[in-house]
Amino acid sequence: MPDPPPSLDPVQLGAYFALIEVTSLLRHAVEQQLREAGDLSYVQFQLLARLGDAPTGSHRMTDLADGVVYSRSALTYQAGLLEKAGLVTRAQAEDDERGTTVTITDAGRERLARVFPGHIEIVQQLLFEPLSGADVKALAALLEPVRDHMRAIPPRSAAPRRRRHAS
Amino acid sequence: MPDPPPSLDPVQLGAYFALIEVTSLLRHAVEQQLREAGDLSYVQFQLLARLGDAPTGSHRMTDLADGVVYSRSALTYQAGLLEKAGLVTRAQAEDDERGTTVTITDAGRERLARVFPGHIEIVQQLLFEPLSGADVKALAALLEPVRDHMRAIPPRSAAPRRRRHAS
DNA sequence: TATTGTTATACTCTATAACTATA
DNA sequence: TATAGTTATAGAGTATAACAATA
Repeated sequence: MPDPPPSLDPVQLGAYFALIEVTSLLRHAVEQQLREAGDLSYVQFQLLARLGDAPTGSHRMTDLADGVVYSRSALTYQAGLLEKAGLVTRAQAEDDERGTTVTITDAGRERLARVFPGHIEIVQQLLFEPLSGADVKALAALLEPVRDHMRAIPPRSAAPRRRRHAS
Repeated sequence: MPDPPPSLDPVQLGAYFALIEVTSLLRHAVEQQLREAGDLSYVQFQLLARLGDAPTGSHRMTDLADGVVYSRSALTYQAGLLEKAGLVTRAQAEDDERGTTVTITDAGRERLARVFPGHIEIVQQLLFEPLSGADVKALAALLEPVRDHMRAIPPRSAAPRRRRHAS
């Protein structure tokens, strides 16, 4: 067998294209709402939401970076913006002197609260309106395993031929 | 009823988050592959693919812009890059003196062909590997109506609190 | 030595508004 | 007037590599 089949069947193509377009349109609408309602980019919202979800309201930089897929420097940049806006604080981690702990502030939670209703409204209208309860369940059941698979398979270097540190 | 319910149930949240993360990871992997294999951004690939699909290999600028959601100027920028790289040509439309027709070149088709196998391989491995044939069918059946709904509902101005049809 | 995080830098991409030309 | 497309501009965001400090 010559490795993986070099094509997608029509059904796969349909699913793939629909997935791409649905997410693209949804993302676009959400970004607009977040910007208008709370002057937040999507990434900033994700960071705030992640902090807001945490029991302590805090995360290490590395944890945040892992969750958002970005480079460290991109996270530093965004954390800097959020800090300047008073939505988070940064402090040295207690257990590891190298680390930085990011914590959401009251203003951050407030901002999150201000933005959330509109966010949910859009997701509800755009994504879920045409789906029945059973549909939503089915969608989650389909996508959650895919997500787990994606998280597991490529540690972060889904590169076909990359190899680091050849020392 | 106070308009739309201000929350998502746990199943909806699961579906929403999985959708976002799956697409984000997939997109990231695909972008990397396109860049490495053919020095193309995702947008550029989309444009080329759209032109390659067209019977004539051509599209009007406006048609391309509509499909890629972007602003006109962003499209002009990308078309300029593709033209500079010799992957497309731009010429005045025949029927409408205002219009510009973009056409994919042989080099453009070649580039597309060079990039496609790796693209498909990634989608196959990341998205479809954990899904059965029936799953894929179900996924398409769920997402395609959502896509149609999204295309139809908000003409492009999903304003946060505007209520349309107040007539 | 490896890891955490920051900084400097360069680059890509996008949107807005002003502008030209045609319908 | 409205539409098609371009241009100028300005801003947001990202990645890379070099760096400092701690493990």
